Amino acid sequence: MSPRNKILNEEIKDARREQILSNALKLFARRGLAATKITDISTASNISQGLLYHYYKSKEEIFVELLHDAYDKMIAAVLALERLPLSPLEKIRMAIEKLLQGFAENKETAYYYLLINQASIFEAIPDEAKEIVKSRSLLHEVITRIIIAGQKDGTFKKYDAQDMAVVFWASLNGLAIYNAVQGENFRAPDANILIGMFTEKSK
Amino acid sequence: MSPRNKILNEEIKDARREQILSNALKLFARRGLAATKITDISTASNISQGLLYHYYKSKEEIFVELLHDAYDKMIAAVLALERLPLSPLEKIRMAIEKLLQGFAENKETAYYYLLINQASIFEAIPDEAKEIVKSRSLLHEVITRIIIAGQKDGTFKKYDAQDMAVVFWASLNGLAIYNAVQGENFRAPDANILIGMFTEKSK
DNA sequence: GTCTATATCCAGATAGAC
DNA sequence: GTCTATCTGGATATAGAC
Repeated sequence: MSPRNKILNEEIKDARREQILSNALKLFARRGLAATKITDISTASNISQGLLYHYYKSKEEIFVELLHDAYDKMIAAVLALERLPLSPLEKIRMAIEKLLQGFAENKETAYYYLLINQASIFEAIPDEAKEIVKSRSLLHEVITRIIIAGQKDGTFKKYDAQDMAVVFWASLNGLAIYNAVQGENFRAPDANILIGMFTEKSK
Repeated sequence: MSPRNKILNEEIKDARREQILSNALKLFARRGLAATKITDISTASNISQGLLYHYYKSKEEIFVELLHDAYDKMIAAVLALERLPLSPLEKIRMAIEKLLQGFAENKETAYYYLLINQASIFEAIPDEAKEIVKSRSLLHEVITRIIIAGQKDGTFKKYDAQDMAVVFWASLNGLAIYNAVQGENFRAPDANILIGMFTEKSK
């Protein structure tokens, strides 16, 4: 094969994988790993199911790759947030607003949340997925640090910072699910409601 | 068959159904409907899988019955709460505390939440289940009423009451999931954190 | 009412042709 | 790289014996 064609093939391959991943993400999110058939993914991607095995050796492998992506993106986003030259309160506000906005604008963010939820809740997922889920604690840690900073500078309430981080993530998680359920009807609630958990005065 | 034996058989039958339901609830919650095999349920219930078909004609039927139970209990609880001779703030506080406490003490409450979540999120569930989920709006309505009352008496913040109800349910839902994931390690966060969303002063 | 054995079906995975 | 055809396994559901 000519080098020219080789490069072309690589591009096709990458494009296909992208295509498969994107379709699988939506299917996994809305049907669950177990209920999503390999033919569902291939059909949605307009390829035969035989071909799918050329790119991934099982649907579990696809699931794990997507889960990796999900965590990579979330952790990167949260770490970037932490480094911004903003006050703790502004960081929290930005996290909430960006996320709610993301839910409303593109479904992908919410789908990733649903994926992570499945991986967290369900026992019947690949061991590798279970491992990834454990890195969840990193997300908690970053938010906890921001909260502690906000308590130090006097803007945040003085409840246990770990507890506050737990409630923070649980709430956003719950909203991601609510968004997924509502679909097109989703309207992001006022971010100030959530911020009220952190600060004494809401304005 | 003697009337005596007939009654006895009825009791056995009821006991069996209870047994099956209780085991299925846990399995559905932790594995999902699709990933739960009919033999998982029969094995957990110490009966042959053939016998299970004597009581239910499919696992979907079991799922739907459990979902019915879940909503019946939640709606009953919320309506009872609304009727209590308490201030809106006290009602909200009680709802949060009772629920967090329930999560920590018996798993059943949290399992029901997980079941409802599945039914809400996943497309691949029985039509009958989809119907039941629509009654979810009733839960929102009751809480919205309580919130409006709290705004009228001046104790609650004046954000859109619907939004506040959405965030309220989403947060509790997120905490239910968090509880399920944590299992034995779950420690209920301070209820005042959540209450801070509603009131200006936290004490 | 309860079990074991069996039939049916469908999803996952492979093989081989183009 | 892509498809169609096929094999295999496992889960659902039924039948029949006790």
